[in-house]
Order: sequence, then C-alpha cells, then structure tokens
Amino acid sequence: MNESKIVAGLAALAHEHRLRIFRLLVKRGPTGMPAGEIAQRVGIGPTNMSFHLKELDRAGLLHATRDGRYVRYAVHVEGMRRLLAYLTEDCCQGRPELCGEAFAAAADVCAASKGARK
Amino acid sequence: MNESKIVAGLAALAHEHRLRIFRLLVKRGPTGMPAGEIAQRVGIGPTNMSFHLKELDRAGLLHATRDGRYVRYAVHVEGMRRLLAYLTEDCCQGRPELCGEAFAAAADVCAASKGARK
DNA sequence: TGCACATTACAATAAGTCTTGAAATATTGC
DNA sequence: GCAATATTTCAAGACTTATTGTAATGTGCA
Repeated sequence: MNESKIVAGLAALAHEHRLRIFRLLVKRGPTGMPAGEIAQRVGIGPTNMSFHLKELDRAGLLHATRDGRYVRYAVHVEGMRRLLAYLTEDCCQGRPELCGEAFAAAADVCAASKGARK
Repeated sequence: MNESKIVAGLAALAHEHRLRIFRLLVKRGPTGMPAGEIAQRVGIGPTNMSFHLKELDRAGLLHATRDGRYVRYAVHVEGMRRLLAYLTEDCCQGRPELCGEAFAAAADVCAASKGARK
C-alpha cells in the first residue's frame, strides 16, 4: 500500500465535518445515504458538503452511486481496512515481547468489533 | 473521547514525514528513539523534526522522555488505540447483519496483530 | 418540452500548515 | 566555567485547504 494514499486517507478524515460524515456512514453501513441527507445531519451547505464528499471519495474511503435524482454515499470498507492495517503494521519489529501488553488494547478494540459481528 | 482530539490525531498522522516517524516508532516499540536518530532515518533537518515531533506529541500519539542529552520519543499506545476505536465505533448501527462481512477484514487485521503478541 | 429538485463545478477570499535558518536552551565531559 | 552536542523556539515566506455564493449539470415528473 502506497504511503501517499494513506496520507490522503488520514488527511481526508482529519477534519471535523468529514469525520462526522465518515462516522455517520460507518454507522449507517452499506446502504449509504444521499448527499442531501448527510448535509442536513452534519449541518453544512450543499456546496461545502459536495467538496467534502469528493475529498473522502478521492481518498478511497467512500463511494458514490447514483440513485434516481439522488447520489448515495457509503463507506468503502476496503479503503478503511487498509488505513487501519497500515498504522499497526510490523509493531515492535514483529517481536511482541518488546512491547508486551502495549498493543493488547488495540487488538481488543478490534476483537470486540469482530465479536459484535456474529 | 472528544471529536476534536481525534481530528488532531488524524491530522498529526496525515503528513508524509510524521507518518514515517510514527510507523518507525510503532515498529521500534516502547524503547523509543532519540530525536536525532529519527531525523536521520526520516531524512529531515532537526528544526523540522522538532516541529513534527511536537505535533505528534500534542496529538497524544507520542511521548517524550529526556535521556541524558538526548530526548527519546516513543509511541503512546493508548492514544493510538483511541484513534482506531473511534473510527470503527458503532459500525452499521450495532446491527452487524446490515454490513455482513464488511468489517470482517478490519477485525482480522487486528486479530492478526493480537495473535502476533503471544 | 419545461419546471423542480439534487448535486457538482468554478472562482474568490480567508485561514491554516510546512519549511528554513538563526538564535536560544539543556546536558555532558573536560 | 567552557566547549561540544542535542534539541527547541522564533520569525518569515511559500504553499495548501476550507468556505461561500453563483452558475452549471443531471434527473424525474407533468
């Protein structure tokens, strides 16, 4: 995975409105939500919303599909996964005895989300 | 966890040099590394390095400890964990049947890192 | 076709971030 | 105390990003 793509993904999320958009769509799941409804919930104008959605799309974190006169946006899960993976990759030189319990908490977060799936 | 702290954390990582610094220190583990050595490996000057380390520190992703005439920087694991947790929180309205296998991959990444610990 | 609604593109201004060098601070060993 | 090394602070300039209004595009329906 390309470093600059990861930077783009992080930069896309590093904004109050875009983070809210992203989390809203993470919660919503693959159904997604039309741009206008997102704008209403996040509380910003349509021009500004379009700008931010484009940023998230370009970063590979959302994808857009036209649905009649609406455009629905939904989370792009694979893009999200890559981001999380990149940040934790090769922790402690691959020798976990060096970090001990350091990453246990991080692992547990994800284990919990996995548990919630079934 | 405060939204603006998460934004600060993501913004801190959303930069080529800072992402390299962070990953370098994730790989290194809790031992950390002196600022000068980080600068050398990442290939930027000391002034600029100090600027970026301060950003990561302020965002709660690193912590600094003085070690003689050096200052060692190491990953702040709890800050990192909060960031990852926030992004995946409440996926699919807590009803995983909505996203199906969507987040399995993300969970597996972390499960793998957990597996690597023992 | 023509009107209404949803979204995007463009342009301008405002605001924030990155990089650099020179100077300041902290620590060690003589 | 003084010189050497490590790191940080400060200030200036270049660069990038966010916001806003207005205009354009795309779609559905009468």
